[in-house]
Amino acid sequence: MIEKDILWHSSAHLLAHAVKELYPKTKLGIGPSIETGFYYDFDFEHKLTPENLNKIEKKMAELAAKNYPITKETLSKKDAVKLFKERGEDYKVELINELPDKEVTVYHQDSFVDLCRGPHVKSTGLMKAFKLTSIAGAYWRGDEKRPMLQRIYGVSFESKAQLDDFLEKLKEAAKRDHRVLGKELDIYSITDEWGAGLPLWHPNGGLLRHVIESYWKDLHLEEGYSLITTPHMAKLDLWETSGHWDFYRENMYSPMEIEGADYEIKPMNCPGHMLIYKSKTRSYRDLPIRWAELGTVYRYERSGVLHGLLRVRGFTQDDAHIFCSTEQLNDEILAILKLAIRILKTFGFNEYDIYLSTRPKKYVGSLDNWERATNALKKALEDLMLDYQEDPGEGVFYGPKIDIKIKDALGRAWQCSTIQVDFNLPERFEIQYMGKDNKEHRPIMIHRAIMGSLERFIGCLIEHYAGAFPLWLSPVQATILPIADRHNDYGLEVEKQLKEAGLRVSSDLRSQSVNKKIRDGQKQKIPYMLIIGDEEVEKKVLSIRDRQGKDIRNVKVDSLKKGILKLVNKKSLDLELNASV
RNA sequence: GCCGGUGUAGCUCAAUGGCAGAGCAGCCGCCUUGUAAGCGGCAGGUUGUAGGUUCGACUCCUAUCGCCGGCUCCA
Repeated sequence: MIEKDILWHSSAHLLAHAVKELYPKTKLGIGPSIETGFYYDFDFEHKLTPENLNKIEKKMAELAAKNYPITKETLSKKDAVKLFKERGEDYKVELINELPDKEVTVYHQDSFVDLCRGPHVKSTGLMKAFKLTSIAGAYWRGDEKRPMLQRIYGVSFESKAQLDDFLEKLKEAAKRDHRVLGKELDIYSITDEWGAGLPLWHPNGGLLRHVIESYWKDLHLEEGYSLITTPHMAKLDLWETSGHWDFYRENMYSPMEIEGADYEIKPMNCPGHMLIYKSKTRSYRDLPIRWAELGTVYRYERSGVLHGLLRVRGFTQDDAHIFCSTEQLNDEILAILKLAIRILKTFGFNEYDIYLSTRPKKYVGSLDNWERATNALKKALEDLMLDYQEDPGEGVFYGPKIDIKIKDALGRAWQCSTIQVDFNLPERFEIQYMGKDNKEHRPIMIHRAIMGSLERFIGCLIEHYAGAFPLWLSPVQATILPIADRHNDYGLEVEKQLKEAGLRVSSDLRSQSVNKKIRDGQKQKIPYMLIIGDEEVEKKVLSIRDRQGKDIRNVKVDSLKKGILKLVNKKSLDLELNASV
């Protein structure tokens, strides 16, 4: 079997080959393999249309069928520049000139030639099944200021069956899309009437948030945090002090004037926390201070980047700031990371990517502090034996950070958790504490969010579970389905009993067939459907069908109640009721 | 913001320059049902918005807004 990325990379060449055959004036950009296929960037004379894709696909098939051998050639940089200049490939020339080596390699197939490190499949005939999936604009070398090229995405496989399988999986993944499920499950909506990127939370979404927020608050109180609240807007002066007005303005909304003073809607919660810190003299005995806030912030996001709940303009961060001494830094970071992993695990996220971002070129704070903080982050990751990737120079100017990213249904990664050491704000706000030595010291500040934002986190949750939330999170945990109208009274009685136990229960009293009611309950992904007919009324029991299709008969209301409560209380991720039920 | 696509009923989609339609959901009625759709009826629309072309526009053109896929940027 051919390695996927080699096959895909060769397919990108085949795509470029076909494009050059059909549109000889096209200039080539780059064409790598990616996680889910390949792409190639082109500078076309004309706009591409989806119909062009069919034509290109056909040409690719034709070229593949000819089974041209793919051959490698090593050229001096000079010769390579000459070769691509003659062919009018300005972008390739630019790339060659920037390569550090004296020699470069090119690959040939028929008349087509491309600058490339390789490796490639031996001949074009090895690419048997491919599909060009989409067209998109992409800036040359990812730079907004440079020309926009037209990018063609595709996938390819060694057989038609594999391709079909892949396309089928894509279709399945699309069904998990939180924007589709968010509507179907009546969780949230985003409407132009209110504004782009500003979600409205419907009752089911409101309930989800309530459960998550309660869990989060209780857990933070247990873990030594205090809960604080800061308002949605603050004077512009404050954002000047914090530096946001200088460094973050392009993400902030325009100020509004109130009685002669300018106010800003907050894009961050930190300045408020700084002011609370400054509200009185702090002692070393107070440290570490851990303040948490479910703080709603508003950031200007360019219209093209908005994406359901995963990228919005107003969102609630599960924010917290820790003020500590240098000596406490290691322990605090370790505790935060532990808490983050614990919370993610509770929600069923066991797979994520962790990044450690280190000092960038532009930075504030002393090298000493940077090193200490970076080591503290690293040590915490190692203590917990977490796999991570280092992103050198990718830290924020004010400190190093750990980011945790969760993937959506289509494999796109979204940053949720972030742990950032901040050397900047303590300076700017001149915060301090009195040390044991009776001298003033500047605390270290850690900024952290674990779910990141409730919006994004819930979006990820919806996709992770394809809408079938764990019992403890399900907006409706059980629904009562009487078979005929004469069973309604008993149904309502059961509903009342379960509700009294604190469970979220509904009843479907419509004069509908039980099949219909089950179908609807199933579509709403309600964990348990409680079916009541003559037998159940008579014996004062229930028949339980869980959403996985499992059927248990003759269950007493009381034991069901206990069984569900037990699962809810331990935030179980599965629906298996205890055997005694 | 940029490139491309797209916008018809709450949802999914028809109608290609000539009377805006279907299924589901909703409402009303009948049926009284045993583990994924019982039957019938009713109602539902300034075709995203604003202009324009035309005897006539859902359909063609312009602008604008939203949405979708990318790019850049980010929790």
